Amino acid sequence: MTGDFLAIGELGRRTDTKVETIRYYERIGLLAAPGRTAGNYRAYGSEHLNRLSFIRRSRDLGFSLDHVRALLGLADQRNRSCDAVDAIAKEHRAEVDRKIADLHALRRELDNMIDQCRCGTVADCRIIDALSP
Amino acid sequence: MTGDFLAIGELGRRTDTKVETIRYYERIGLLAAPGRTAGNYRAYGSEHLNRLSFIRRSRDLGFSLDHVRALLGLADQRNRSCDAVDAIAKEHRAEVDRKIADLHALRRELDNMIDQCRCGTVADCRIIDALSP
DNA sequence: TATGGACCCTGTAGCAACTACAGGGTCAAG
DNA sequence: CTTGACCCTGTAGTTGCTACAGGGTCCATA
Repeated sequence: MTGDFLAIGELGRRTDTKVETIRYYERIGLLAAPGRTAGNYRAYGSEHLNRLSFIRRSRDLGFSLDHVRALLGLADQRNRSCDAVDAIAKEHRAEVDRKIADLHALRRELDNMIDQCRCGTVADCRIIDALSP
Repeated sequence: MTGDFLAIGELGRRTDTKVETIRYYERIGLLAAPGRTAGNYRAYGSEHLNRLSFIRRSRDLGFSLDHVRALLGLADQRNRSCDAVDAIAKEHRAEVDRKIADLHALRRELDNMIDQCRCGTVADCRIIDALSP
């Protein structure tokens, strides 16, 4: 695997992606199947590197694979308005907000519970109490 | 299904749990298998109702099934110190804190990205830019 | 007594988004 | 010519359910 092409392991190192994950992305049609070498190794070019970097970055930002798929599709239609991109990002942000709110509420409840524990026996444990019906 | 016993559907209604979920909990050994009626229906008693309520409450607080399993085990040893219970709760709280922090960081990044979008064409979309390598 | 509908049974497959093998083939260095 | 790092396919596991398919049971009503 010399010259312009990358083996899957090298692509993985450059994008901080596990080899199995790359193959998985290919299987579900997120990353185009690359050409093969004589020995049937996948041979990736720079377009794959770019594409996978985009995917990884989107995933790091918490977008679902469905959202990533949509973003990739939109990114290719250079002349379109980017409203749809904006909409996906905002929808995602709203969901992140919901999750944060949920976790804050959860945290408050956990705090209440833990604060009341006097660490005696289980029989008079306030945490167990709080969980019991 | 009269008297002291509950059919699975009734147990589900009382604990706000889907029937399939109850059977799932039984399958993975989280909820003890109840007796059966002549017609092979599961017949739950009040101990199952209490147990499942405990499970649901723990799940609502975000404990993993493994944690719930541990908490159930501890809840039964009434004479033990409740340190282990406390430890599980605090570990869980720490994880919730981590998740909150992660989501806050994520939210900031999303905000930056979305704020820069001038909503022109995809070709000069800042969101796509931000995702691209 | 028959029948309809609500309920129950088991078993299996599906979801997200990977991850981890098993059991093999390829390639380059020493 | 062998060793070890890499690659291949295919399948099964993870978490916590959820959704069938294809049947059996129970009870009220006609």
